[in-house]
Order: sequence, then C-alpha cells, then structure tokens
Amino acid sequence: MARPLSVDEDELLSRLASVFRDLGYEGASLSALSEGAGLQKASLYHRFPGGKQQMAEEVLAAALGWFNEHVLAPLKGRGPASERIAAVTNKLDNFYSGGRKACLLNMLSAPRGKDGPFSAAIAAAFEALIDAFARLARDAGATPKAARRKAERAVMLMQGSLVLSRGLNSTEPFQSFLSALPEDLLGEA
Amino acid sequence: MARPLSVDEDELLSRLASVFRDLGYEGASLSALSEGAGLQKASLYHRFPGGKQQMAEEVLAAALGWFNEHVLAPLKGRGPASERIAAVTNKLDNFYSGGRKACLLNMLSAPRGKDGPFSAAIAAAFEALIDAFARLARDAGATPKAARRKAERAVMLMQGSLVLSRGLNSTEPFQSFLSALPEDLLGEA
DNA sequence: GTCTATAACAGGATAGAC
DNA sequence: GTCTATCCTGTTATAGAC
Repeated sequence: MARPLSVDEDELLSRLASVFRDLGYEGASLSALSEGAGLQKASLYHRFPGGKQQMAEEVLAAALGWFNEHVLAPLKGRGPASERIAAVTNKLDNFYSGGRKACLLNMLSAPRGKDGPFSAAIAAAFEALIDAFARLARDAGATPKAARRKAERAVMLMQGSLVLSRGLNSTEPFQSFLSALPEDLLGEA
Repeated sequence: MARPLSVDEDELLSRLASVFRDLGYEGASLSALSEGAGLQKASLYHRFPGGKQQMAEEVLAAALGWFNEHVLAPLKGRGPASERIAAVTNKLDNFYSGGRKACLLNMLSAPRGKDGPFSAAIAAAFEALIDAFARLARDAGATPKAARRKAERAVMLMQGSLVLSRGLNSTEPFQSFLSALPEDLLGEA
C-alpha cells in the first residue's frame, strides 16, 4: 500500500465535487479547485494527470457511484414501495444538502453542448434514474407507460427544484419537491 | 467574405444570448461571443464598455423584456384561461427553440453562487413567472394556496425539462412539459 | 462603428526540490 | 505526495487606424 495521503481520496473527491457543483465546469478554476481541496495545484496534477477534465470525470464517477448505491439500488429493492421512496427522499436530501447544492448533471452539461466528455455519462445517469423511478411506480401499480411518464416528471421536478432553489437562494423549492415525491410517484393520478 | 457587417441592436443581443445560453457565463469566451455575434472583440467593447458582464446583463434584460411582453402579460390577460395558456405554450416553445436552448436563468446562476451580478434579476424573474402562473390557476378556480403550489411546480417542470432535454440531447422532455402544462395549471388535481 | 494589433492578465499545466 | 516557482496559452480588454 502507498504512503498515507494528507487528504483521503474520498474526501478529496467530495471537496472537488463541491467546487464543481457551486461553480460549474468552466467556472471551477484550478485556483478554486486547489483552495477547495486544500491542496496546491501541482498536488492535484499529481493525483489527476489528466488535469481538470479528469478531476471532473472522477468526481462525476464517484457521485454516480454513490447515487447508484444509495438511491438507485434502494429504489429497485424489495420492500414496500412507500418505504423505499421514504428512504430515498432522505438520501436525496442529504446528497443535495437540502437543496443548497446543485446537481453535477446540470452543472457539467454546459461545457460543450452535446459532445462534451461528460455527455454520455450524464445521459446514462438520467436514463438510469428515470428507469429506477419508473420501476417503483410500476411496483405501486402504474402501467408501464404511466410509470415512465411519472418518473420523467419526477426527474424534471428534481432538477427544476434545484435550479429554482439556487435562483431564489432558498431551499423551499427542493424541500417542496421532496415532500411531494412519494405521492407523485405512487399516487393514483 | 470576411467582410464585417453592422448588426442591429436586437439582432446582436439575440446572437449573444444564444452563446450565453449554450455555454453559460464562464464558458462564453470573448472569442465565442465575437464569433457568435459576427463582430470583432473590439467592436463588442465599443458597444459594451462594461465587457462581458455588461453583455450578459443586457442580454438578460432583453430576454426578460421579451418574456414579460410575450409570456407574463398574456398570462395576466383577460381571455379564457385555456386560451391564454395555449398562446403562452406556443411562445415558450419558440423562446426555448422547442427545448434546444437552455434558460438564461439557469445558465447565469452559476458564476458566483448567491451574490453575483445577476442574482437579483434572476430571483425576481422566477418570482414573476410563478406569480403569473399562479394568477392563471386562480382564474381557473384554484385556491390561492393551491394556485401557488401549481405555479411553482410548473416552473420546476419547465426548468427541469430544459435541463433534461439538454442532458439527454432530446427535445422530448421539454415537449412533454409543454403539452402537460395546461392541465397542470388548470386541471382539478 | 468596425477593424487589426497588442497589451495586461488569469488559467491550465509542468519542473524539480524536498 | 506535496510544495514553490515557473511556463505557456488563451482570455479579457485597450489603442489607434480607417
């Protein structure tokens, strides 16, 4: 095993993620990343020879890993749908700091429109979340078509509530999204 | 023909807006803005002595002006609610190029988190749209509280559908938002 | 008002000591 | 692994001709 790191790998990715989520890809300068990470630029390059793009890629991969484990997997679990969604809303509240943190899928979309280095991962992540929500809705009795529609709307509401929370500088929209989510996905409508 | 052409004010702001909406504030370099505008950098500085920030401010102001005239005003008009919302969905489809263009309110939020030069205008714009949607819902019989809730959800769905359309590189989410909007705002639910 | 050319600066990235 | 110091490129912004 290698020498102990002054900053643990997970902690480092978490700090970098925070910078990317606040400032976006282009807005996150190496100075900002360096300061947020608590490491000098050269130290960052030692760990990420691919530079800023690699940092964003690994940050995104780590976030998607966490999301998969704590959100997607539980959604596809076996308990009652109402319990699964309750557990997941809790995790989402955590993940987005109650609405104070933006979503990487939004913040990393801008750089290069449709052919950036993150586009494929972002599209796949959106699809995966829609699928997981849709499965939950089907488990609660919705038809496949209705479930898909509900799931897509839930993702829109989540992203939109984060945009709105940032624009209004208030966590209320995101909290409102969270509390409506169970009914939105499992309700009769 | 590299021959430069004079560009009228509205057309210029429209072209700059397109760049900001595609790349975001930080991502929109002077080179990109210059190319998108069809003017050299120095010409842009002649019209916008305040530089990039002034460009973004005027672009935002122009967009909000258009939005106020073609979206907010009609929403507050006097005809049947169903006709008002039908007219507005058309305008929104136009404004966002069917879902191919991002919203400035989202793309200009990133630069400086909560204390940027656009924050106040962005927050006010979100409030104004929520208010206009809410008034429409009230006109259709909703209680003030329910109307506000529907309006806020409609704005979330709009922003979220744009984020999702960009992430999936598909106009379907935004189109889906548009077609559900009348029912979302005027329906019994 | 628009251009070419260039200055002043910041951002991304590297070298080499420790 | 981390640092200080530095390089180079791209970006913002200005000067001055037409």
